[in-house]
Amino acid sequence: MMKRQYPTLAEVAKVAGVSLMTASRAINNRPGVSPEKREDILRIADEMGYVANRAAQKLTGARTRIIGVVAELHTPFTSDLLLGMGAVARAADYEMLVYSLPVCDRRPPHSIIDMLRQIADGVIVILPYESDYLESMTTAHIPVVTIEQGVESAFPSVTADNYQGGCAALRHLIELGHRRIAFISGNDRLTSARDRRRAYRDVLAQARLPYDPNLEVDGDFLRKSGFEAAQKLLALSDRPTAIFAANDASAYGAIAAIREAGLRVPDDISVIGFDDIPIASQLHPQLTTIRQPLQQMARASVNLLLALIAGLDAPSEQIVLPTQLIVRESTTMLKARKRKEEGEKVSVAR
Amino acid sequence: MMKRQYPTLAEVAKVAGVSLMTASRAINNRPGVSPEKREDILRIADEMGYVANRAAQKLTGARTRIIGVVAELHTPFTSDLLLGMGAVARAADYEMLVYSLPVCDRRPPHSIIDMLRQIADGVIVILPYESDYLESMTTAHIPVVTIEQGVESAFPSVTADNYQGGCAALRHLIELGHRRIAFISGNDRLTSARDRRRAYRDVLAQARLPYDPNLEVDGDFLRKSGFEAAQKLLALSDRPTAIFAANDASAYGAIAAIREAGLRVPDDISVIGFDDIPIASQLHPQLTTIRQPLQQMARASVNLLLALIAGLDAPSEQIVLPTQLIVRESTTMLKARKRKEEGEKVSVAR
DNA sequence: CAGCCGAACGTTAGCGCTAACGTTCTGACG
DNA sequence: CGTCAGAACGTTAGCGCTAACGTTCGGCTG
Repeated sequence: MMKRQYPTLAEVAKVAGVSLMTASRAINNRPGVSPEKREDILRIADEMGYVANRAAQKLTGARTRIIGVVAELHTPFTSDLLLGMGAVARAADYEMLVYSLPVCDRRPPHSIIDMLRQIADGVIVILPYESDYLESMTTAHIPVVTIEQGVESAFPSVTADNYQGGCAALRHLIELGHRRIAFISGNDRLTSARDRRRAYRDVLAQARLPYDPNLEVDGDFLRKSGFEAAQKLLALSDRPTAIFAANDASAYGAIAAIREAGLRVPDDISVIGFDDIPIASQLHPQLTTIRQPLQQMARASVNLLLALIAGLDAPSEQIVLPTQLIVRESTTMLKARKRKEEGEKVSVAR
Repeated sequence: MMKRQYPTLAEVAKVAGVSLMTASRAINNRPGVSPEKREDILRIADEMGYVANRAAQKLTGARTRIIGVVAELHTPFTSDLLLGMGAVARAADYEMLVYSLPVCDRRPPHSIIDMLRQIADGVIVILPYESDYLESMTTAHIPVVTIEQGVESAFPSVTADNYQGGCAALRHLIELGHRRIAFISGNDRLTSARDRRRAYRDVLAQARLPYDPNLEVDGDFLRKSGFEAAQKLLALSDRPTAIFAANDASAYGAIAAIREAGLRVPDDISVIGFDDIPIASQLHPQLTTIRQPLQQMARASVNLLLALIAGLDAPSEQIVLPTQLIVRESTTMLKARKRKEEGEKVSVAR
């Protein structure tokens, strides 16, 4: 069934009246063919609907001009990243194929890289998790670039500066006069979550603000966890005037809880998120947040991979791209009255 | 660079002290090998870290146990569909590779299928758009299944019953006593959008309710368009008591506009969406909507493709899967007073 | 005008695998 | 005890392509 109907290079060559190698050279734009013959061959190949067989190309060790991507499709932004990466790849005359990693798959992606190795010229792994097993595949024998890995990645990697972003978020709140600032964390399995938490604590310390464990509530990046975390925070006798949520989804969860408690955002409590998801600029209130440099990450990762494929032995680079504070409606100056109260409390706390 | 280090079948065979074909048979679980030898070979292959080269397999015309998927990653649900499809494929010992189609790509996916054909055993195309060019590739010489295509698809296809879902949505509103029901459409380039619009008109006619062009506002499935459409509807002298939005995103947009106008959902206006996006059960108000049978679609499409790959010449099937009405908070009975008013108006209109 | 160089081609081998045949050997049966 | 089926293997020929090395031939040099 499904008999072959696509012509092979040999058939094209025969019709063009040249040898197989001449045809190969013409089609791959390599020297050693006279201009007229080259044009002839290309025309005939086109007429015959010739499509180079990438499986055969790969088998001979040549490039397939395909890059493989391993990603968890359900992670926020993954699709944005992929779209960006696809565009960059296509601009370089590469195609991109994505392997959708099942959520929380315990199977080492080793076997997936093994598969992609046979098809693609290089692989980009988008794994928000710090994966020990990734290290076990340094012998992949194919260029690999990771996105969002921990800094200790064994491969060249591209990542957003979560720490810097977290710092910017907290400083923004502090500049607005807030002193009692809560943090709703993300899933600490993720490097990004840990970096944001670290930023919270560090900036707090830098600003000589007291660290109150009650203000640091565990979440998991989901809306619901933000909601529940905020409920806990609101139940405190001495509740925060601002909340830094580790991502936008949990920020919106927190906002929902705050409103349900009869309070207003940002008048009673300021909320800042992280990510700048698309609806952050649409939902009310528009969310103040930290924007991830997705386009730059896409561009950088693909370009880095293409460089590796081209044989440029790029030193095991770690590209860290800056994030950006986007101020919208969900944060505001701490009211003078409140600030005074807070100020007193803080001094007492010291 | 990147010297080969993965063993080939020949190397495994040599170590096992058998011929290449015997090793091939053992590894592919084919008859003609004694049980002891088979076990031996498998053990050795495992020890040596043997990974079958799919490019070589494909070249000989054998199966690669890979299915290709062409999808627009940004279309809502695509990632859910892909996740489901991946799970089904993996259960059948198949891997899945996704080609992310650029949004609004004018380039015929012909070339993409040509590429996937060299890698995969079959292809699933998720295209919400009715694509004329798809027809031009009936000569793909590889099994193809489409999802969400128009019924006139040249390939076996799997689709949600958008028409039936739209009917259910409208009947729900009518049963709640609503008579003046508006429709916010989706992008009519999409088959699904057209089917939902058709359902709106048909059920209106069936219920002998008057059709008012003013109540049918064009949208494009985005939140913003729902917002603007609702504003238009609210500006009508005789505004609707219920709105059927062609998808959840625009339903939430409409709700935002209604609230901004100082009205409440569902007390003043009922709103029903379509899709049952994840946050529909989380955002306030929880949205009454029509759930798409994503898991079933994933399962059906993969199984259909696998059947085609297995050579079962499934008659060019069109599998249409039923949707499900999910009643939540955003719709409610028309108030008795209002119903009376509306009833009068309707009789006058006749 | 011999010699030689390089552009324009052609030929060969092989990438890793499988289908399709050979070959060998065991054992059952008349 | 010959024979013959069939299981258990081995051998050969590609799949479509490219790297590496031949071959041919026009033209330039001394």
